[in-house]
Amino acid sequence: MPDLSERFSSKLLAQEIMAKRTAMKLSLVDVSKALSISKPTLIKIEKGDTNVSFANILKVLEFLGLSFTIISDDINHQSNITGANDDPWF
Amino acid sequence: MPDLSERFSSKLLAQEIMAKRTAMKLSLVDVSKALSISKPTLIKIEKGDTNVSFANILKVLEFLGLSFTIISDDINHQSNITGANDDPWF
DNA sequence: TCTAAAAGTTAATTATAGTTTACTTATAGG
DNA sequence: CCTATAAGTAAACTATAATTAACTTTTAGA
Repeated sequence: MPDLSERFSSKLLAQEIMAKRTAMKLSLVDVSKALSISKPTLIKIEKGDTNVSFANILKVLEFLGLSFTIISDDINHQSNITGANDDPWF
Repeated sequence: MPDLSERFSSKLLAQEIMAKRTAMKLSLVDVSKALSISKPTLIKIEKGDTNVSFANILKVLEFLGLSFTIISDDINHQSNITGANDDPWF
């Protein structure tokens, strides 16, 4: 896992995704098959290329057990997001 | 602003975006012009349609002063993300 | 080393996101 | 009410994301 105590960009999101995948001992092809997303697309995602569909980002996050939270400038409420779109909880 | 103390989905991300935009007294066309993103695409985003590019989501978040944070299941580090890709801090 | 598996690249094609234009509801002031 | 502005929709077209298949390069064990 990369050190993410510092603030960051989509490049670090990519690093986080890759770090989680490798920590889970999964190959790109494993994820590719599980999510029906091609290997070139996964590589784009793990390189931090933002010209990918949000849907695919969410699928990957969900699969790896990652989620995220919106932060507003007026910093009072945070919102957790996962890739699970039809989950009644989310 | 919607109540986001509860956990949520991309639909709520959409709500958050729309809430922030209207709070800033901006019309869809205002944002559309500022970001060079078409009105239909903005509407897709504000309806929670995830079949949009991640790049466009990031542009909108950045413009509205929103950012987000990755959360791992093993919940120790969080990472802030904004749309600003070339900002050395992010 | 050798070699097998994983990572990464490339090019051609297909699928789909995004735009433009025009039109149709809503919403709020006057 | 009437009207102006914003929101939302639709269709045809363009731009680009995604796939497939084949290939090259790394990496880690035996």
